Amino acid sequence: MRRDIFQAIADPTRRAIIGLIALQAMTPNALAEHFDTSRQAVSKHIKILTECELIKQEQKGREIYYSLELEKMKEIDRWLEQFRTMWETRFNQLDEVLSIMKEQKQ
Amino acid sequence: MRRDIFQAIADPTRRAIIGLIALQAMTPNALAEHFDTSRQAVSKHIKILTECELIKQEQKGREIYYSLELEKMKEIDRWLEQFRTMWETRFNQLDEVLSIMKEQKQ
DNA sequence: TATAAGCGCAATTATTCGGTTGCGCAAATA
DNA sequence: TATTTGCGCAACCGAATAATTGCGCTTATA
Repeated sequence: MRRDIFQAIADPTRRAIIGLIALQAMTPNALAEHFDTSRQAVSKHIKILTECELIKQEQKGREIYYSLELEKMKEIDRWLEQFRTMWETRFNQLDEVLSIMKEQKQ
Repeated sequence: MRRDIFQAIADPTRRAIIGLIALQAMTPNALAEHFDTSRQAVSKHIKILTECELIKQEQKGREIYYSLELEKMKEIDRWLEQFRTMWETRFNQLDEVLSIMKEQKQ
């Protein structure tokens, strides 16, 4: 079973969950109310997010509050870094200039 | 058929393809040599990447050179921005401090 | 104490995914 | 011109995915 952060954020519901618990810790039931789906479905998403360490939990009585492990989100940022370097150093625009120059030659 | 950029980068082979064609335009055959998979499998990935506009192509005779649509990668960056703001403003560390303070109270 | 609420886990199901195989077509090459 | 090469497309298959349903357990509440 592949379980990495990229697979975790592939699902739109999970991205929404991430967005919600980034702001405040929430219980599965509270989360489920935000979506047109069951608590069990939300719990399954939480399980996946937990398995790739994107989530931390705090038990309060019979309730479990889930919140985002922000540090883990940096993994996406680190992967993106190589491409950010490219668009920031305007490699893209350079490429376009080269294309135009090439066309003018022909 | 869901087809967004987050679903596109969920697959490790596709992320590798993205990394390769970010540096230089490549044909499906050239790409397939980098992986332990067939050209057809690579072509399927390319199709998916094309469908979410992550890739542009240039036909040269019977060969097709694929390269990255760098601009589209920014979409991931934009989604990540909300979380980057959080870890850059050290909300995370603040949260830890609060936890420690709470523990000390008890 | 009986009931309700919050939760995780397991079984089930329809759908999607990643891959292979087998075409057919157009461009390059012998 | 005959053959090879590069490619996309469609059919097929096993595995993974997302969701539902039905538990059982623990903690609140009446």
